[in-house]
Amino acid sequence: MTLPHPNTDQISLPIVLGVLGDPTRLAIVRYLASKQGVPLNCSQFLDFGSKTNLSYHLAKLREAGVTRAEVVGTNRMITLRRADLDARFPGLLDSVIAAAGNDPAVPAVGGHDIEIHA
Amino acid sequence: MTLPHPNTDQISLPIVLGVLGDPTRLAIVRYLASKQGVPLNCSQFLDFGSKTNLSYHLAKLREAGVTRAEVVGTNRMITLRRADLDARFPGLLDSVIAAAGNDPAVPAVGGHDIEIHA
DNA sequence: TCCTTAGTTCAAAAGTTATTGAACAATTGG
DNA sequence: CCAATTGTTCAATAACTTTTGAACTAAGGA
Repeated sequence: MTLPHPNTDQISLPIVLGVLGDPTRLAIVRYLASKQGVPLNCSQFLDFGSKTNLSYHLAKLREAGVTRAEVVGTNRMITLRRADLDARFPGLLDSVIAAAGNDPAVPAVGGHDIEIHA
Repeated sequence: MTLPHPNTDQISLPIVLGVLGDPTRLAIVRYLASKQGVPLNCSQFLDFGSKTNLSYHLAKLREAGVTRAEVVGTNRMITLRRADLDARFPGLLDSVIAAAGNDPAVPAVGGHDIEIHA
């Protein structure tokens, strides 16, 4: 079971920007970035919305090429596609993440320590 | 007659990203950037849409704080708020503009030389 | 004053996005 | 096998966005 992801060269700027133009998704990206590449499962984003709603937003991020989701047991382990985004749009992700830290419109949440159920 | 613009500190990241997440508006920003700060009036964007439609998109850009519109006679002279955006979100605009140049999803158009009717 | 040019506003239509709860599938552990 | 956990899918709804043409305002020039 693998989920569909765009190739690096299929990642589109307007789509990425549109997807990041939502406070919930920006908060998810900010949170992923704060975890330095450690994969997170969906439940760790529950502060940002309901389970159904997160499923929707995480799918948008994945389909845009912003995140990668790997299936591990019943979990989807989610990471930022940092290297791919940097290759495609150099500097963009870094400046967005830095900007998100400066903007009260982007929700921030402290880290949870949740056990993964693999 | 002056038009409403947000102050620099009122510019919101999700709103800016959302507004830039549209191919027409991204093309407008790209075109403004290519003109190196020279103010353009609305008619110079007619390749990107109809007059009414441009009025809509240019208002979105202005309200988000991405552009500034100054009334000169019957014209609205439009510039990118480069310095303000750089102060608020360092590096963001530059990486977006650079990325737009690399992405076929963002329409590009060669320059017109239109007389301004002031 | 009258005409032209520049751009806005309005209302309608069409399309898209976000959010919800209920039902579902898949995996793991007992 | 059974129950719990993780996450998706579906349908409904509400809200927002984009696009259009017609009507409009405001300024400038003849």
